[in-house]
Amino acid sequence: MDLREPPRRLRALTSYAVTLAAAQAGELAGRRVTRHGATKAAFGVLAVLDEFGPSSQADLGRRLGMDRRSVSEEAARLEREGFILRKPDPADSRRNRLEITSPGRELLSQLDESLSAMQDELLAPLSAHERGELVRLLALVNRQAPE
Amino acid sequence: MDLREPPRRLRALTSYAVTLAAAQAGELAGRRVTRHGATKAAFGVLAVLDEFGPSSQADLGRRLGMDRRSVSEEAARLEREGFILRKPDPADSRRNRLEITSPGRELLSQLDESLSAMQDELLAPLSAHERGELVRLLALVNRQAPE
DNA sequence: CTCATTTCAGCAATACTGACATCC
DNA sequence: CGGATGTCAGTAATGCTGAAATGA
Repeated sequence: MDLREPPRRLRALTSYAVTLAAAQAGELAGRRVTRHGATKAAFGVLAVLDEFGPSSQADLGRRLGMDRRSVSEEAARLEREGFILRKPDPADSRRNRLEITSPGRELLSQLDESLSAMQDELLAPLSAHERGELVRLLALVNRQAPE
Repeated sequence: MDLREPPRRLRALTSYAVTLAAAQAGELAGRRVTRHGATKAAFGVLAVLDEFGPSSQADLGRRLGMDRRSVSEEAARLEREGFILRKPDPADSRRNRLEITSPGRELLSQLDESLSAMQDELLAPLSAHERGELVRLLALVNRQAPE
């Protein structure tokens, strides 16, 4: 009897399988970004700034579903390390205007590669068609109102 | 421009979609078990004791991937509320022998119903065939050695 | 005045670690 | 002795809340 074997009731829940997969993905992604001295949040921040241009911290938080406190910390760290600029917005001096720097773009492209390799690792057991199916089915599930 | 829209790079990651789905499932499941005054861990503990019979806390933790500390807390709570018995194992007095009670079985069957309804809610956008496919694909992903 | 943005201190829930006593 | 079990105190990382300062 394998003590690693969870009870049938748990295995019968799709939500349990999703949770396991998410834990695995989080683990893999965490290990990857750590390798670059970054965090998962840093990837999100840099991705937003690269795609949408300069942004306030509040907007950034809304876009990523992050708490203002977490955005503040992550932005401070990224600024300290030179990956973003953080200056008061001339148009609204309450705001910090975050802007990605060219070292930031460099880091982002490294993270792109690393996370894309992580994806391949995670989805290795799936064929190309199956990967597409998984994405499609998850999108349907996530379409649900989250509240 | 919708500020809720996450960056392309994030949406391009299947692992991101999995994480969102897991968060949603966790939220729904949490709300359900709370309705019965229980926890997700309690469901796991009761399910193991019902399926495999009496167990030590250590074995239980190994089977559910739970920390000793968490098992200890959860077991204490379940005992206090009368859903399990916790006595020293006569064969090995280091161990606590956990055993589900009949109120525990009653609670478990209520949780079964409630979590099954949660599943239907979570998977509502999917056809029966698609649900099967999702389960199959997630199983493939989870087959990966988690470490 | 009202509302938004940012920062700070502090809180709460979580999960683990180390130490310890106990026992096989 | 080595190794396993359960309990406790303490720790660390996480994510949030309320208050305050600044400014639109």
